[in-house]
Parts: sequence; C-alpha cells; structure tokens
Amino acid sequence: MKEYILKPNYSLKTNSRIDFNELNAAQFEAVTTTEGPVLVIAGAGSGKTKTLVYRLAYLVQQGVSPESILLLTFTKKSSQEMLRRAASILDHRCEHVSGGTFHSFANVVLRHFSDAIGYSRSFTILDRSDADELIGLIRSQLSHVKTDKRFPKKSTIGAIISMAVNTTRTIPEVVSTEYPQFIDYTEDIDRIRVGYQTQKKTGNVMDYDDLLVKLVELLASNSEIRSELQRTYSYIMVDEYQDTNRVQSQIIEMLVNNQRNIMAVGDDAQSIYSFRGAHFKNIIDFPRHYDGCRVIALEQNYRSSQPILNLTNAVIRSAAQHYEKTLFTDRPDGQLPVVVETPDENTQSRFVAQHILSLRENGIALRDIVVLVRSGWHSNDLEVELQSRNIPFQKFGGFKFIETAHVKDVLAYLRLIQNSSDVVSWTRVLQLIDGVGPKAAAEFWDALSEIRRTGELPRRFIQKKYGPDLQTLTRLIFGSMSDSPGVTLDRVIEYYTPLFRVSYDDHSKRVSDLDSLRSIAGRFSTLDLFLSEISLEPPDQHAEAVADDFDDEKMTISTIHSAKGLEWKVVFVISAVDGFIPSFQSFGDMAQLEEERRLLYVALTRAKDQLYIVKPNLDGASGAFNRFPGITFSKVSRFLEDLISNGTYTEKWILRDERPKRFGLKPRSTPALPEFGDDAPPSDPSRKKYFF
DNA sequence: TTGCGAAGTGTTTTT
DNA sequence: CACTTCGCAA
Repeated sequence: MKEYILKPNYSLKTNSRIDFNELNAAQFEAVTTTEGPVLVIAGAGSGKTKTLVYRLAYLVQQGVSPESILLLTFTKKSSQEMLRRAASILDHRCEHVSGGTFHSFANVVLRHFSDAIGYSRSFTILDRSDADELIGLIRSQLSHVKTDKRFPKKSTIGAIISMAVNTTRTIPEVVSTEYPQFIDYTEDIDRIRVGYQTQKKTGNVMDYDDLLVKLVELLASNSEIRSELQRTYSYIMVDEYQDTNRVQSQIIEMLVNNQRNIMAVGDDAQSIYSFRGAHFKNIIDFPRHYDGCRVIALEQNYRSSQPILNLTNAVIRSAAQHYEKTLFTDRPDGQLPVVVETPDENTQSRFVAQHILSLRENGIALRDIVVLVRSGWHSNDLEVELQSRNIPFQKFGGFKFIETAHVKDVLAYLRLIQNSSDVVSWTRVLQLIDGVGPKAAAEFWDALSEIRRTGELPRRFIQKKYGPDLQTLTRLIFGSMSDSPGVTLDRVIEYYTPLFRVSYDDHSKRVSDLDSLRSIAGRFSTLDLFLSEISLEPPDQHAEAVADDFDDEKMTISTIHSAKGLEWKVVFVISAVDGFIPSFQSFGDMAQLEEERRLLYVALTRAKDQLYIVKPNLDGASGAFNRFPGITFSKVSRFLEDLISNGTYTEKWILRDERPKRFGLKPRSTPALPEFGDDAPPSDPSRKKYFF
C-alpha cells in the first residue's frame, strides 16, 4: 500500500539550514514542539501557514521521513502551497509529505482497502446534486409522500441526511432541532435515508459524507488496517481545525498512534462551515480530548494595520464562546476603515468601480484589490459596472465549472464507463435521448443486469422509436472500458455533441469547456484517477487562466468562504450588514447569527492596508424582504453601527441620492408578518429568538 | 409517458 | 430570480 498512498523517489540533499530568526517566540515554540499533542490557536494573519511550513521543514531536517508526515488541509491548493514553501526553505524532500484534503485522503485509502468495506475499487463519487437526484428517485418510489406539498424537497432531505451524518446524530434529532417544520415527516425522511444508503451500496457509489464515514468504519472495524496506517503516519498535522466536523475529528483520533504526535491548527473565530456539520467546539474541546495537550496562541498579526485590527477585534470580542486573544501589530498607522452607505445596489456598484479606478491611478495594482461577497450572485450588478469600465476581474466561488449541465452530462458517461451500476448517471444520460423520460429510464435500469449478462439490448427496447439511440448509448458505455481517459473522453464527446447541440443553444462557450475537460483528462493515466480528481479537487479555472497568460493585472471578486486564508492590500466588503450579511434567515437563530458574525470577521481580516465596508441601505425594500413590509435590517446592523459610533476608528461616508421608492419592485399581497417583538411568542418554541 | 408552459417557492457558503 | 414542481395537451 505504501506505493499507493505515498510518493517515493526523492533526491537526497540535506545541507540546507532553516533560518529560525524568521519566527516569533510563539511560532518558534509551535515549530519545535514536535512530540505529543499540540493545539495552535492562530489568529487571522498571525503566520499560521508559515508556522506549519517551518514545522514541516523542521521535522524533515530532524530526520523524520517525509512520507510519515500526514498533512490534512482544507483545500488542495493550500497543501501544495505549503509543500512548495517548505521545500524552498529546506529541500525537495518536503514535497513528499503525505496529505491533501480529508476527502481526497479518504478516497485514496478507501480505494485501496475497498474490499474491507464491501465496495468495489471502481466506486464513483456523487456530488451534492447527484446525491439529491438519487434521493429524488427514492422519494418517488415511496409513493405516499408524493402528493403532499409540505414535504421537504429533495435537496432539503439531502441536507438533513448529510447534517445527521456529519454531526453523528440521528434523523429525529436533526429534524427536531434544525428542521422542526418537518417534524411530522421524520419517519418518512428516515425511511428515505435507509433507502439512500442501500441504493448507494448497490450502485457502488459514495457521496462526500460516505468518504469520511466509511473511513471511520474501516478504521473502527479493522484493527490491522488501523495499526498499519498508524504506523505509517507518525506525525499528523491538521490545518483549519475549526472547520472539521465530528466525523473528521474521529478520523484523526483513530489515526493518531501511541506517541500522539498530533498538531491541530486553527482559529475558532473563523469557523464558518457549520452548514457542513463543522463545529468550533471541536477546536475548543481539543485539549480535553488529548491529555497533556500544549496550547499555543499566535496573536501577533503580520497582515493588517492597527486601525483595521481595532475594528476586527471589536467585531469578534462580543462572540459568545471563544479562546481569548487580541490581535496586535507593530504597524500602528494606516488608513481608517471606511463604511460607505449607498441608497441602492447600483450606486454601490458604481462607487466600488469608480473607487477601484482611482486606486489604480494612485498606483495600486488590480491584483491587490478584492471585492468580497456573501454569495456569488451578490456581485452580478457590480460585474456589469466593472465590464463597462474595462476593469478586468476574476471571480472565485459560486457556481463551479464542473457543476454546469454539459460538463455533468459528459462526466456521467465517464462514470458509467467506470461503474455501470451508477443509477444516477444512467438516469441522467438516458433522459438526454429524445423520447426517454423517467419511466423509460427506470425500465432500462431494471433491465440492466439482463443487458450485462447477454451483452445485448433486449428486443423490446430496440423496437421503441428511441431504440437505435439506446443501442448506440449502450455500445458507448460497455465498449470503452479499456481506453485511456483521453481517448474515452473523445468518444464520449463525439457521441454527446449532437445531443448537446439540441439541448443547449449557447454552444461555443460550452464546446470550449469540453475542450478544457479533454485536456485535463489527457493528464491522467486511468479513468479512476481522473474522475476522483475532478470530483474532489476540481480545476481552478481562474487560477489556471492567470498562470497561463501571466495576466495578473486582474482584480478579484470572491465569496468570503473562498477567500479564507488569502489577503489583499485593499478589501471591499459589499452588500454588508444592511444588505445581505447577515443573511436574512439568521433572524431568530442565535447560532447562525454568531456564524454570520464570524463570517464578517473573516472578510474584514483579509485586508492589509485599506478596508471598505459598502452597504446599500435597503430599509426593508430588498427583494427578499419585500414580502415582509415593515421589517428593516436596522436591528441587525446596529451592532456594526455601535462599533462605528463608539470608537474613533471608522469614518463614514454616506452617498445620498434621492431614495428610490421601492426599487420598482411591485408590492405583493401582504402575508402575516413574522413577529419580532419581545411580547410575541416565537413562532417555533424550539428556536431561540435573538435581538440586537 | 413525455414535454412544455404556468405557477409556486424559498433563497448561502463547499468537499 | 432561478429553480422546482404542477397541470395539461399531444
């Protein structure tokens, strides 16, 4: 197994010395404390990555073999970056450290030991929307739920099931605490969950959660494999520990061996993945789980000026439960953060665009500027303004390349070639044939074992008007097994192109998407590797584009989630508090509101020199709130307002035009108002109401 | 049964 | 506003 998980063959070159003068005292302690459990609480901008990098290099310099170090990170990009930097301060041995994301690590291990968990090695991976499709199929089989309007839709069922898995709770527990509106359907949802598990097993497919859960099961039930892995990895480091969930911390617990050389690094104040089951209690509880754990706090900030830190410290200070730490810097001076209030969204966009132009005139490069948004589409209006001023930008977050319909179509064919039991992919590709709907697809699926056995399409299918098309499809799927990924993809695209011309009309962009998929596939030796890579580490188009043409004269638009760990000289946070942060759903949900606060904190702490918080003053007129006239955002925004008024650190610009009536949104018939007064009983007693 | 247009619904973030 | 589900005609 070593050949599979690890990467041997490096050239020995051991003369380099590491310069520890680069580190402060806390960082040095974290780097050189190599034995036993260590928790590093690393505030934003405190040199967390640097510390991990130096620790890697230090371990290798001490003679630890790189393959026995396991580095688990949140994204592939950050792990590669760390290995590269470690190599640059020591030598190339550092590039052979094992690791990646939890999911990719699990994928590799599970494929290797697939027999032990009753899966075939060629299992395919469902992304969230594939998983929802499968859940939809199962829901329609359980016919009794079909007609009920209030039954949760498939993506909600998927979210409930995933939440239960990731927090190691049961469906009834999750439904009663997180989705009380569906409490009547608890049993139905649980039945769907059971069906979903069975279907995944028979289809030889796993969703993202399974990758983690099956790894836990493997380690828990098979002590030989567990000790083999424990022996392999004698030093384990986990980055972004505050974003791990219960399942991930269980994986760590079972990988750690008797020497307990485990280091967790993270910042509870930046925990923003609770929707994925992460809980910052994980990092709070870490020292209790590992006796004798050393806790090291990194508090010196090397990123932002003091005026920016004053604001960010104030934002996080009122958070309910956290490790006490106050970030400080030796850069006392700097521009005060600026709050800009605009009458509407388009004024916000015009302000940002114009200000970016003037920053550029003052010598700030576009690559040093970022606009951060809560959600991908919040920047739609801004993008138009940027385009009209010829300001080039790259956008991160939101919809992914591999989530577009045509790419998913093509990948479905490939997945079937690898694993013809994948019912979701069959359903998808069959329905692309004219005249085939859910019913015909289901019939075909039922006949699949017969088709496999005889190697032919049964006569009753050939007779149908879509018979010839079905025949071509089955030949494609069952006739391409042994080709290389590139060749296979060529055949698939050849088959798919006519279908796809029919389905979608903006073809040229889509064609080029398929071309780039083709070029990626060419880099892999097996279909298995290509598909794993593309589902678990999708290509970062923008990063590749930038690297290719050396055009880094682009500014960045990014969701806050995708901006984690990065920094820019100038940061605009748009549609902030009065607009969409916190998102309106967080009314009445204390925990969610706390997470929104941490999200704001993450956004603000990206800034090195200049920080702009720009918000349209919507006053209850936003699209989402239009239904609830009379509700304003002012309760939510007060916490930021207080920060502005009680300190001297922010100056406020207010752009005033004539306030538009109601943004041209037509008033809707008025439903009953949600109650927000103290005297009103909470509509749902199990949720705590929370007011500023 | 499929496929299309109408109506309705509930809004994030990502591996 | 985008996506899903509904209802109906072929």
